[in-house]
Amino acid sequence: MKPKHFQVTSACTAVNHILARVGDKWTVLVINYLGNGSMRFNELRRTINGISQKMLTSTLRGLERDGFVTRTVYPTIPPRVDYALTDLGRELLVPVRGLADFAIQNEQRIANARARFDNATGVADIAASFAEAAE
Amino acid sequence: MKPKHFQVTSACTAVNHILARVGDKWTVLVINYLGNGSMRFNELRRTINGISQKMLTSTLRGLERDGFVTRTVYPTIPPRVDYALTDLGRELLVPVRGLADFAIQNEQRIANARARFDNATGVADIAASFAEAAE
DNA sequence: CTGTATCCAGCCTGATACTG
DNA sequence: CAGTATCAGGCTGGATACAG
Repeated sequence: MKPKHFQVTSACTAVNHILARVGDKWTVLVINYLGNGSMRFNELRRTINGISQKMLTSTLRGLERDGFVTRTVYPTIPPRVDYALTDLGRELLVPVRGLADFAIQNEQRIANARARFDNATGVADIAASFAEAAE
Repeated sequence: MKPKHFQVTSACTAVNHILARVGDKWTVLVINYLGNGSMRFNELRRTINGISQKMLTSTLRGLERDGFVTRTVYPTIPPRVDYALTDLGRELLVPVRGLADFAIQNEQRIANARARFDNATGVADIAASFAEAAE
């Protein structure tokens, strides 16, 4: 579990790109909800709660561009557009959920670490008169 | 392959936070290199190639705050600071590498999808905006 | 309903300069 | 060596208005 780091070549670009995509504010939520089946635009909009039209549109565009979701337009009136995960999208769901599981399982440890850190740093002046050594 | 989406509660916050941390420009690189053993500040700086002092500092601070890395100062002259992964940090490495593997393995599929998409949409528009931006 | 077009505030990032 | 401070540019994300 030690010798090789990743190749610092095109692999890095690929990894970086995925990370950037997955790390943006809404992508994972969209992928996740779409994981339960196809959805219409406004359906997603309502479900995700808090996302703006613009962000939903651009998130979906990006996902579509990279081949993670499909966009199906029904030329009815009013128009109807369905979004669904591709196979690639469903595959992406796996490692993403791995990360999500990690986040959920370690939520407390991270919160603790953060509290400890914040406590140890800036508050030093105020907390000076109290024993902070615990731990 | 469909059962539950994640709870839309604090779990979302936790997931979002990890994703944001992992999705930023440098975190994963730092975590990854540190996965091979502890490193000094400038050692990381040289290795990561392209990162600015400021970004390395703030990335490390964030990682330290969340309990993913430790920071050890040796009060020598000149000063020496070692950074190393904590257990939590090493655990994070696992799902992150899962995502990285996905990225590497599907690099081509994504590139293809993107080419297809760009081709099918407005290449003219894109070309136009390039012409504009070019000067 | 499903988008596109604008405008704008805020954050992220990098370059540069300075400190202990 | 290992940072901190400051400043400017770009990009992100949100609100709003308009269109097919």
